[in-house]
Amino acid sequence: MGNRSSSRPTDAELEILSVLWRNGPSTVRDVHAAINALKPTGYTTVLKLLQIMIDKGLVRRDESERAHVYEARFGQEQTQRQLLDDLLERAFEGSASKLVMQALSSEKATTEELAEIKRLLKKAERGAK
Amino acid sequence: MGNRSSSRPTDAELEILSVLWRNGPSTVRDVHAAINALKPTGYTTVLKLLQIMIDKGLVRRDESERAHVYEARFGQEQTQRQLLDDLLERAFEGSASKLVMQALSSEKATTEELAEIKRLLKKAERGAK
DNA sequence: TAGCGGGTACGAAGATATTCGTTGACAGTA
DNA sequence: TACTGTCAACGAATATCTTCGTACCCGCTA
Repeated sequence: MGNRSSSRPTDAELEILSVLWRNGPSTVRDVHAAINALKPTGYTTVLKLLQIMIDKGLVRRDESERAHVYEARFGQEQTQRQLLDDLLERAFEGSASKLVMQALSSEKATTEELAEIKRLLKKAERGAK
Repeated sequence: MGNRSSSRPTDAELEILSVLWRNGPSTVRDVHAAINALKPTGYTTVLKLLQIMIDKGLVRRDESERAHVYEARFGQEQTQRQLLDDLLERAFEGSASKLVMQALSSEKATTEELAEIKRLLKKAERGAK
């Protein structure tokens, strides 16, 4: 029985997790269809990845049917937070404010998003006080 | 002459870049001392990494002295933004607000940081308007 | 029964990242 | 000159990630 280290998911693994989060529990066929639409990929490639992810504990599967059904083991938000904390540690010296600064100054933040963030910030302030 | 792809820096590379950002242009010996303090690492490991980073264009070096002096080619903020945009794309479906949300709700944001973020947010708002 | 469609498991090749030993160059000094 | 310390270059071993071919299994049907 496998039990590898619990580092962050790799790029390919994250793509698969995204599919599982978006579509819910899926067969290999389903996942492959979604992945393949973005980037031509062999069926067995996706299968192998999912098997490895079982080994790492990133996904669960239901084997009661012939076509196994895979499901993400950790929620999207939990994983996002893990990746964020990891990046924070590796590249931002643990400073969340520096990270947020960069995120805000990147072109990616729209005006609507800024408004949403403002709202969240007030909420966070009340919590942290 | 080397010229590899321009993907994001690897973990080991990022550690070295951090040292270069923190301490400025450094010899291999300097970088090794800093890295080794955190994690026992051979001198030639660091040297090899730096040579690879030259090849990838991540660092420059001055060879005029016997002990070459290495320097990060891109600034810390620029690299942080690149990593952030990359993570945004890979794990947050490009939504900066979701990312910031997670960053704020993580335990990593201290009260002081929240205040700083608030300040920045106002600044960003004025800019985005 | 033979063949087909659709499924899993497994091994292995190729790419990339990480680590370090060994070699050889050079400068200073005994 | 011979030895020592410091340095860069290189090759190679190892680990991990990614990709896929091949083998095999099971149920259906001609």
